[in-house]
Amino acid sequence: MQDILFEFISKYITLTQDEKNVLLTLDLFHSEKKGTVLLKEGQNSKESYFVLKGCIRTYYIIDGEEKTTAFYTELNAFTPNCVVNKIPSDYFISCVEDCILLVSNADMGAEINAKFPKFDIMCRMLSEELLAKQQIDFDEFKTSSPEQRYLNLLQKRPDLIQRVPQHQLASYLGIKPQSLSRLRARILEKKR
Amino acid sequence: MQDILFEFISKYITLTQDEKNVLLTLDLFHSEKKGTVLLKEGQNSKESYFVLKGCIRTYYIIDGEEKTTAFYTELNAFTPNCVVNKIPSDYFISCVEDCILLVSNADMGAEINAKFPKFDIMCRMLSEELLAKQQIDFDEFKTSSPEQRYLNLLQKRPDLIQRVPQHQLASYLGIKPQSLSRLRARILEKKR
DNA sequence: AGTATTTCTTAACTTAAGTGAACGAGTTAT
DNA sequence: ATAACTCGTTCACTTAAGTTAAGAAATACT
Repeated sequence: MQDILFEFISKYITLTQDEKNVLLTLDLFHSEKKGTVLLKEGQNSKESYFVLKGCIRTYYIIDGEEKTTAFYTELNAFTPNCVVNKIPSDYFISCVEDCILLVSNADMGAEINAKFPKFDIMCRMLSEELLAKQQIDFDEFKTSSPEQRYLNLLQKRPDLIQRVPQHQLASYLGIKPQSLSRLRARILEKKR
Repeated sequence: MQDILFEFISKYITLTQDEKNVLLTLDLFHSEKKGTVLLKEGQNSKESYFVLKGCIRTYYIIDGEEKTTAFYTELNAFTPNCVVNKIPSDYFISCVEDCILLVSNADMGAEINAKFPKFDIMCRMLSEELLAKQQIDFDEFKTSSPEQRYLNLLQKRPDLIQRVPQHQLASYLGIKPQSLSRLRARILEKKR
């Protein structure tokens, strides 16, 4: 697991063995069971997540209905909005599968960043990269129909369609579960 | 204009007079006419923008149709995807109105950041903030209908509805201009 | 001023998503 | 083992968005 983390980090910065050791003393690795809720609406969390194994999702509960807006899988990093802006969370985070997560606290993060400016640099690179990536995702979402979005997802993250329940996928695509069912049937019909 | 810039920066970092002077020697301020295209699809730009006055938009041309995905107005900062990832741009950027922009080159930016670590810190704060903000925008888009999106926009950026052509607003909301017209008529009908 | 062009709206029709309900398959709980 | 739940699918019906076309209103052009 540690190797996976260090390999990921090495894409951004080069760590000495000392620096790696410091990281490992921090006890960042957490195992979580499928269904575990990591963050609830209204909470003021300071935790950021990095998925080493498994899948977590963010979702709102609007009029009693779950609306899933994001999935984070292997090597995805995610800092909830409430951590950045120091406000209560609008959404929930839970584990879609059994997970191994790297969980870092904002206070601790600040400490590390102060000690190792390298980390600060990596964080900046990461958030710039994520911002650009998310802009593209948002653009694609805006410029395409639910059917196109589904086909696009099939291309880009085919694993999601296997490992995630349909009704969660549906709201991720901005539609109702019944519409996703119908849409899938329509696509199969066309292929024949 | 400079005051506006320095006031914005002061929300993140504190600049000395010397540092302000260095900034001013860089000739960052540009005036652009309405309709000017700042970036074309396929180009490899290195320019980031900060809107001091006016409004710029990003748009794709898909099957000969413009699809507007974002508007940047006063005090909005924007670094195109192609700058971050060093790839040709997928989209266009043009001025919706006459604009006064702060245009900074990536190479130049790197130089400044190296000389003044403060800037680096500000850039990181900005991109983290923007990432969090955009995540919320994306979530709202996914979890709401075109009509709700329009009403939401009316609340959050009422100026846009005045200053931007309807057909550009429509694709920004993920629908066709005709649907936006109809939707507006529907809302008026309900109010009566 | 007058013409051309773009922009916005309206309408009729088509297509797809939302809604409410029902059903079967699979899972969990007791 | 049975009951209770969840999940995915299907159906009939409603509602809203896409499409095509036409015309009015505003803007730009010369």
